Amino acid sequence: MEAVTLKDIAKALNLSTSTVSRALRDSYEINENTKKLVAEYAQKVNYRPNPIALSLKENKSRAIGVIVPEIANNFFSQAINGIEDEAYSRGYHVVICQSHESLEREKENLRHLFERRVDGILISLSGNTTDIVHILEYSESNFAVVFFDRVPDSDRFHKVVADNFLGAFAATEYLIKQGKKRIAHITSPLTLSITKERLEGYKKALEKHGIAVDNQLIKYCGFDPEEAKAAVNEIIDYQNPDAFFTCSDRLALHCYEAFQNRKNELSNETQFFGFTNLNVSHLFSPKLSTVVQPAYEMGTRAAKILLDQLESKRKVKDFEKIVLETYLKIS
Amino acid sequence: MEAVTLKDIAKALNLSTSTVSRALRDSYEINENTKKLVAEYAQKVNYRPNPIALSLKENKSRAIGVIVPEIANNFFSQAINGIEDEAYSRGYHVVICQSHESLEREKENLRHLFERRVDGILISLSGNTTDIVHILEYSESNFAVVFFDRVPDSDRFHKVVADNFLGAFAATEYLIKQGKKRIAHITSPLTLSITKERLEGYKKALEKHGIAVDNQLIKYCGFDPEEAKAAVNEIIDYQNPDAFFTCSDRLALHCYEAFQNRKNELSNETQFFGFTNLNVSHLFSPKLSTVVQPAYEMGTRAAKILLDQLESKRKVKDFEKIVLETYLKIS
DNA sequence: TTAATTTATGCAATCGTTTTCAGGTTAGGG
DNA sequence: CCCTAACCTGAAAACGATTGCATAAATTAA
Repeated sequence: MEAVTLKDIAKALNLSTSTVSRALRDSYEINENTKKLVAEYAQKVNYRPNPIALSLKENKSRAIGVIVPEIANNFFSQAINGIEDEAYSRGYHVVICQSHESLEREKENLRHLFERRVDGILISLSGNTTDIVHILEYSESNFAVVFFDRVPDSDRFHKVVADNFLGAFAATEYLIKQGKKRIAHITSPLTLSITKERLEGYKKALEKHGIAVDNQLIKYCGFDPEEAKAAVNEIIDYQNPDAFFTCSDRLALHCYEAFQNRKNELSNETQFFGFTNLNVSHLFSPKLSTVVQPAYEMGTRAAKILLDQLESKRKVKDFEKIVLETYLKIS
Repeated sequence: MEAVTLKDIAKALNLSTSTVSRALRDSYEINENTKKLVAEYAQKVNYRPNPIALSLKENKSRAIGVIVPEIANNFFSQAINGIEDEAYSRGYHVVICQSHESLEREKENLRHLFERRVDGILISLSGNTTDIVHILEYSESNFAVVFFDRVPDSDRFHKVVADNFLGAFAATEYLIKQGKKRIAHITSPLTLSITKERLEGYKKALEKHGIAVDNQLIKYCGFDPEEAKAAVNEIIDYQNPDAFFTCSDRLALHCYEAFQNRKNELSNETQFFGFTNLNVSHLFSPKLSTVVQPAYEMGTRAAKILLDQLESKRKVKDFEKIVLETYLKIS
């Protein structure tokens, strides 16, 4: 099972490496008999071109990088499944990095991937990333970047996102139609694109149904579990809401800890809605309905755009923004 | 931000590439002044050696492969975190593949990683893998393999596992001490190492406390959700147990679907135990206690063994089996 | 003075592949 | 019999880095 090289084949067949190389790539310059001979022998010894040598020659690695805040999160792991399926089917490697919601880690990941010469990256920004100068810096080389889910304002990049506005709007409207009037909204820091869009959906639904937006019912939480618990406690103390709408996998979980602590103060009628891809939300108590994002598809679409760009020769000038629909999963 | 090569530096400084190379590696042959000059210039232009060129030269990629059944599973994603931390800190890349519990996919992943010239792999076997000839084949090259969690019988490999026997024993004993007498055990196919060990722990605990093992209360389920549901239904029909002990993240979830369907036939006293790293088990209804494996540590330990082996020159002859302790998380 | 040694540097091969350029053979047309 | 075209094939350079060997200059020893 030692690796066979072109040179080995050439020696065995008494040809030059160039002839063997051409024969295998089915060049018109090579005699049919020679081609057949080479092809058969290569097959027999199970020849595989050395991808590292190819990378060196072509100055491409046929690997792409992915930077996400966390793997241990259903949304991101599903998105990664999509990315991998698309990439592998096109002969690319995928290198996954986690920023753990830290800008510093995000920068390190970026540097690491760049030095490793990945051909491009897919990234969903960390919760502490407020600008993207560290990314612009790299994208000036011929290093393709596609954003998904958590995207920057800049219109100099391709982006793939869920329809956060409509998802939040639909969830809020559902709660209103269930007769809820005091709907709390617990969400991520406003630096994230998804936060703003979901907040907008929440507000618009309230407005549409003539319910005043109460800023006391809206809380922005960072990534410390205690923040989420404090937010829940403050809201319950302020005015016991009849519904909670939490805006990420993570927040839903942290808030649930708090709900359990103050269980007896919550009415049985209180409803819970999340913006998550948790595949176990229907097993929770109290029940958790969710806005589900097409995570897998988001992954395949983002990967497809990146790979298409890598494989096209000309520089892209107009950048796409793809918006995918969400759906409600009522528990 | 274009990549600088040794040649660029050599040209700029009017030296040969060999001198530059040696200067950067602080060779004793090079004049101190020259070294300083080169080091400063390299720093200035932010020179980074091309890892692909190095790989080609050294016939190593400084990348390792990981094959797991699923990423979207808390146990595996935590293990991957451990693997990545260890690998990145030592300058290695990690390429993650999923077998999706299919032997075919596992073989494909293996071939893919091998062709991509990863230096070694970490693998947790798919649920449909009954022998490891496909792995032996590769390990004959100088291609290091370390197993974790789901390991084969062979003693020709390094392995890192949880103490499945003791974990299952402790969980079963806990249930018995809670007064449970009819404890159902729903588990994976017997082909998996973890299945046998956990089953053994379950049986030994029953024996110790003088409870007869009832084979009707033991079910082996493949990876189709319907199998798990059928198993639950059969057990309830046969004899309503006072406790269920399910043996994986996946099975716990599938079984819960069935529990919810037959909720009113189950007593409030029925207890549920899983062998899982679900980080949300305490939010479930009915409550789910779990045997938790040190997934992160399993990842770091396995990666450490693999990398140590890769970096040591001599062939390893005696293979380690590391067994890590589990703990109970009671909900 | 000459030979030997040290010091500092460069040349060239190597890893595996592709590709440009050039060379050689054969056949056919004049 | 010569010229050209068509058809095959091989040598060599290139990608970026490392390293054994050669070489030049400078220093020391005899």
